[in-house]
Amino acid sequence: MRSPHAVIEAATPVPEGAASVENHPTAATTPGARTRSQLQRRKRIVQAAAALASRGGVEAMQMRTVAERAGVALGTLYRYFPSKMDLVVAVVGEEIDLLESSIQRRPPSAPTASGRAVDVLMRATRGLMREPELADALLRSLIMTEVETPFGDRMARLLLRVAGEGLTVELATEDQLTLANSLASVWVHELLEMLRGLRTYEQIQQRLEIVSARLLMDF
Amino acid sequence: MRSPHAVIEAATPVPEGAASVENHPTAATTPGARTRSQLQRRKRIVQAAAALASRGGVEAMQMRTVAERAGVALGTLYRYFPSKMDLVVAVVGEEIDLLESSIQRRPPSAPTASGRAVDVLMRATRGLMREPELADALLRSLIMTEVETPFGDRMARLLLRVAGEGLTVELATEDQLTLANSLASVWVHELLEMLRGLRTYEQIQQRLEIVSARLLMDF
DNA sequence: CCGCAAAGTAGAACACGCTCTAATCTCTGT
DNA sequence: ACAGAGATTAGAGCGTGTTCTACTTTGCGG
Repeated sequence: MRSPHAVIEAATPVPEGAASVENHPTAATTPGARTRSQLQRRKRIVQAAAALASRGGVEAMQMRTVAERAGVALGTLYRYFPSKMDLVVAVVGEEIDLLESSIQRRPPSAPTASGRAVDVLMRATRGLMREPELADALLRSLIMTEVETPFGDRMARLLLRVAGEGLTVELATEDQLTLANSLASVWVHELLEMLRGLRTYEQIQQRLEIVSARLLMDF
Repeated sequence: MRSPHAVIEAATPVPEGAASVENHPTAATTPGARTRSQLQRRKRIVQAAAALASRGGVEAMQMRTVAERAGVALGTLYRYFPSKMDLVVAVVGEEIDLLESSIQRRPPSAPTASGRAVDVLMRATRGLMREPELADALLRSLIMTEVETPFGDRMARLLLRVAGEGLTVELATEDQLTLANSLASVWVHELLEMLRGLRTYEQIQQRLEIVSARLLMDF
């Protein structure tokens, strides 16, 4: 039932490990752990990609350019990231890691669950908007992608975590997950609107407060 | 032209805005109405595009093919729609027209505002899913596009209209608009998940009910 | 009817994601 | 130490969105 083109698949000479974005020579979680040099190569690629994307957006992040800049051949780039989208997803992954560790360092302190959630979202917003080109590129690409992306889910879990302080996500009900997920998708939508120049920070915050207050009412 | 799908059809020659800088024959908010033959040409193009997209998705809707099928030169096609995205937006516009008139013919009858909203959204969902390829294509494209698209807004207004029955949209508060808008964006998100094979109708309905109940609580 | 600007046409050409090939380099196991 | 497997490379090549060029047709004011 899925769309005709399975992004990952055509080129997977690797005896694949579990799913996830990374079943290629990619990093961790893969049983067939790869060599150090491969990990470094991968990192160099992602960095080059991020650097290019951060000024000029996806357009500037051309596969040939990324390859050149990372000092690998085009073929190798495609070996690590079978499509541009996979590369984008990887870049986004790093961004989220960043956000998560920032949250951990300095957790939101608002008194209500809703308030804490908005806090986190606004922090993420500001983080992303530091590189609007990149943010735009990444968001759009993510939404577009057929690649399985844990994005929404990761965000929802993060929200749940800060909403019910200390609440381990495992204890969350199905409904709670749904609500957190929805809040995340509203946020993404607002981000996109912002990137289109249709929202200011204040507006986003205001709108998120309205929505969050209702969605996370009884957390 | 055999058109196996009446995807678009009764379409009123309503102007829909694909805001663009230039003054293409694109009937954007058509004040400077064009000649009949131009309108027809435009319509033929959109129809050809819709027909192609409805089986095979955007991929099948190649500009060369659309042009050929509409019986115009590629240059002409680009004259009417400066980018593929603009064409997609036009096709989506027709779809929404269709939905709106369907709502008018048979308005939702649930007792609560939230129920009526879910009703409308599920009806739209089923409508879209009749042509999953097309839906997928259109949704993704819409989210991607830089082209100003009245999509979310139109949907929000539609929701407001059915939520507060008879409530003229003009009377809606800012907050209400925000909430309706958010509901629409959650819906879009769910649609995308469905297209990825991660949701069934039942799940979507269920989730929308949960979210809608909160967002439209006091309508 | 004329002239001319706008609209349309056919098709070449370009850009960029992606694929493929053939050769070389780098591990790893014995 | 060496053979074989796999990784890497340079670069050509393809498909499709988009642009460009050179030409023809259309419609309209005088």
